[in-house]
Amino acid sequence: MSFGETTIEDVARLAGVSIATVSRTLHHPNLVKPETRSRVQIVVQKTGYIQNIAAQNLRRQKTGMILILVSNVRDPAFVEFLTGLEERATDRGYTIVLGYTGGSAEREEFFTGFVRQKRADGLILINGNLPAGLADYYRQDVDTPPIITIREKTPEEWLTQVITDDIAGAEMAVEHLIALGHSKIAHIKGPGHNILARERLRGYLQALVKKDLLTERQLILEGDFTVEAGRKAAKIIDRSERKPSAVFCANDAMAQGLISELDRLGWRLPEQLSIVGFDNLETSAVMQPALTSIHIPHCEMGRLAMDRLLDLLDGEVLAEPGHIHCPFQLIKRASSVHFQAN
Amino acid sequence: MSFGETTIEDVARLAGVSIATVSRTLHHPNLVKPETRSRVQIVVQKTGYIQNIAAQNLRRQKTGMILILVSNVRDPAFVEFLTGLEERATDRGYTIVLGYTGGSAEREEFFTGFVRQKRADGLILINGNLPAGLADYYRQDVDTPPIITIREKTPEEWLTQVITDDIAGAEMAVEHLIALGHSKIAHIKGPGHNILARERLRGYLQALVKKDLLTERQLILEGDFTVEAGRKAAKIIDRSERKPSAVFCANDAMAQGLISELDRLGWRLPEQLSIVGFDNLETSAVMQPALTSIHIPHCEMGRLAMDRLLDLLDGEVLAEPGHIHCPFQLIKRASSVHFQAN
DNA sequence: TTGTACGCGTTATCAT
DNA sequence: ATGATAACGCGTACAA
Repeated sequence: MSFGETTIEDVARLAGVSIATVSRTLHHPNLVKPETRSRVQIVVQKTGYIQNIAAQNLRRQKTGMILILVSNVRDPAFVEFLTGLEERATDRGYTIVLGYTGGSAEREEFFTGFVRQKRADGLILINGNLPAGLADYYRQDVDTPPIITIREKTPEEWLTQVITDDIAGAEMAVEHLIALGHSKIAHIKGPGHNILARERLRGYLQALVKKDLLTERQLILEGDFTVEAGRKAAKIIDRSERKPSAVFCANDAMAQGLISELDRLGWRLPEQLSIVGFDNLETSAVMQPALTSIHIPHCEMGRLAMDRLLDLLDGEVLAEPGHIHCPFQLIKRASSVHFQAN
Repeated sequence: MSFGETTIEDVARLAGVSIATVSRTLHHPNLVKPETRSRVQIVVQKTGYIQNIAAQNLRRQKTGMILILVSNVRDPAFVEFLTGLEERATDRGYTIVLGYTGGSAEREEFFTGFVRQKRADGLILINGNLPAGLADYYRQDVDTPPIITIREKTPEEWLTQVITDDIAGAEMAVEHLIALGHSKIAHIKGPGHNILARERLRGYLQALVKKDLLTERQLILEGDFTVEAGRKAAKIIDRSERKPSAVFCANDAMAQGLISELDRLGWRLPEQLSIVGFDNLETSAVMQPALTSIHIPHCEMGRLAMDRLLDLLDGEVLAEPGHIHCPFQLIKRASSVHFQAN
């Protein structure tokens, strides 16, 4: 039937009106006499007329696209962010275009161009820092597309960021262990260059200091957020003389490695060691024992970020500008239990 | 410096040429006298002129966008597909827009409209079937954007599909176990409605038939591709009287659940049970024992799909049209060993 | 080798 | 309530 090539002009001719009236019927129906309005609508129906987006974009000077710039799609949190981002974007009539840089300078360059060409109305930065080219652009130009960062705290303070308080989160995790009666609480760190890892370490230390437990020499192990790092830590703990009764891991992946390896080494968990992670990955709930963790509402963060961005685009005056803080939550599961002397 | 609002007309004026010459310098430099060409280029530099994509799109009748339609972003294979898709798309100057339906009819409708509006030049379908609206559209209309399906075999035979031979893959997995001396080989099935699950079951049966091992009553367990299903199967096997010496799992997730639960039940692996999975997830390599599996080159499949799609768009004549078959591969790891009588 | 001028399909302003 | 018409910014056929 339709050829997909009907233009507003065709509709106008067939309905015996001007193209202006057609456009009005479509966008401001109340300005059109009901009679003519329905005449137009019928023709639209019959012809299967569909507006040409490119022309609309040209006219309106916007694209209806939001660029999601991400440097690592393998990050388990990514798809969770994405779920929330997508949900709100689609609901509000925007579409997501994906910019995957993989940390490559060439790709960062490409997407910098993308933004400069205004091929997206706005920009969300997920993991990885703002590419140099983009930073330049935002510094030099006015009238740049709004940009919001999720999770990754960057030094660029002018950026609106959706964040959680990782210090407080880590503190809560450790306080939970202390409340269970533990006093020898080890920590497996994340990579030193990562700001989240540093904050979690800080929260761990703060919690100990508050209860005056830092006087005991606590075991602090190196790690890099990988499962393998958790395994390594397990071996060290297994050979250690002053064994901790609990461990706070800087993320769930390492906690999973820890559990798996200790299990292999014949430990009884959680009796011999209480474990708390951070992130609350989906897979953590099905571990043996199920992992106690700090839940970060990734999906909700995606929603918040997209909503704020679109509010900006839709020209709404912001109630409260600045960073958006997201609540975390302690999820208690089987891996953390009361201290039991051996 | 630049205001981001320089148009081709500004450049033309400043360079003392016509807009046609500016356009030519940008797209067909060889048609312009070197002297004027460089004059234009300098002005472009100075003004920071950037072409307006919307106008280009309108003129060229294309968008430079490829829609990835996916119903489940949590599928571990998704990000692997995505990596390959993104790589080739960006390399060839296209950008990916993400259509996440989550199986919701409303969203499918939305993206159907998206395609009809020709907001993307082409379409790649990842998991989930072709939405009804789109199927209608492709049936009725001519001049529809090209579409390619990855992995999910749909009944719509006119679709170009990037696939693997799951029957042969499963067969190879089971033959591997047979070659190791196993004769009692159990199978954990995927969900019955899933075509991939059915093919893997079929491959399993074929391999047994070939060696005349189907005469023995083999243990075939229900499953649904989840870790939990693997755990359940472990409990059944643990209680079973005629225990198999090997298991072929319809996917890695179930194999992981199986291993984890058997380990908890005190089994020694792989001595007491050889296990082979399917998919070769990243996490399978770090299991204890590391999981033998059929490797599906998801990333490569993404590349192939995108390349074929863009070939279509760029109007290249296809060497060989039709489905694209992808090679699988048996990855031997510690979880499968020679049969040992107890 | 370069310039003129039309068309891509809309939306919105101004008349009527 | 409706219709002309001017942008929106670009690419290219055609003329020079």
